[in-house]
Amino acid sequence: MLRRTLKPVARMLLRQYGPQGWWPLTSFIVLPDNPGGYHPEFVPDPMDRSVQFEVALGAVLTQNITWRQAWQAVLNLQEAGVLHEPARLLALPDAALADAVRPARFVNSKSRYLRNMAEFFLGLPPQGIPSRDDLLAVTGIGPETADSILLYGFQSPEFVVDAYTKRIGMAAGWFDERTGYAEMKAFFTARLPVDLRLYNEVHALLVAHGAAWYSRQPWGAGDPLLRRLRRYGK
DNA sequence: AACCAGGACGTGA
DNA sequence: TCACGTCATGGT
Repeated sequence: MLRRTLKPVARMLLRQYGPQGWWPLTSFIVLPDNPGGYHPEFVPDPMDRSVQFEVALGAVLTQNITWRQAWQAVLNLQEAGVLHEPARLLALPDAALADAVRPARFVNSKSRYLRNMAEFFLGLPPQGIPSRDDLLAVTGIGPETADSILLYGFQSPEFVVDAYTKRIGMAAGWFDERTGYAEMKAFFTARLPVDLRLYNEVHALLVAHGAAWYSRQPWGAGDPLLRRLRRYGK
């Protein structure tokens, strides 16, 4: 039978980990043990281009890497004065961009992706909000990155699925190895009301839970919430 | 000292 | 479509 909502799961995770305050932004106080800052109550202006661009760059930088490393690269870009201005990023010499990106691994690929992102933002009409397909057409933006940019940058309710979410879902019996991105996204959107703050928080909480119990194999071993997660399948 | 991060691309079947 | 190799840093 279909359980219509995953809200109890959201509440359970929220009780465990507290509000996560994503997306980390340079415009908020950065605490030493809290890379990227923390703003659980704050929702950025959906039309703020500098927030959109910063989130978009961070979303690429964090691909297959810890946020700690991505954040160092974000700070490097800020130091270079290119974090909020696509045109300035494009004007930055290759070597300087590479040095900024280096902590985020895959230097050459990601440097190119960041330039692609800058060109994309320069091509946006004033006040324009890109579609998901527009974003996916940019080399360097895949499904998760596109949804992250839309959700956290443009405040548009797109649920984000990541590797931890898949591992948790597999352990809970929701998914198997072959379950694709779209199918996992549909699993959540079918069980949650379309709500920006909820999408935002649930994804961030799943990452927190994933990092705690699903980073090293065997995935999910000792997960104290697993028995309750299993109740919310099919 | 292996192991593994908040993935995506290019290629070949 | 799908599986698989590649990309090439830094913390634990």
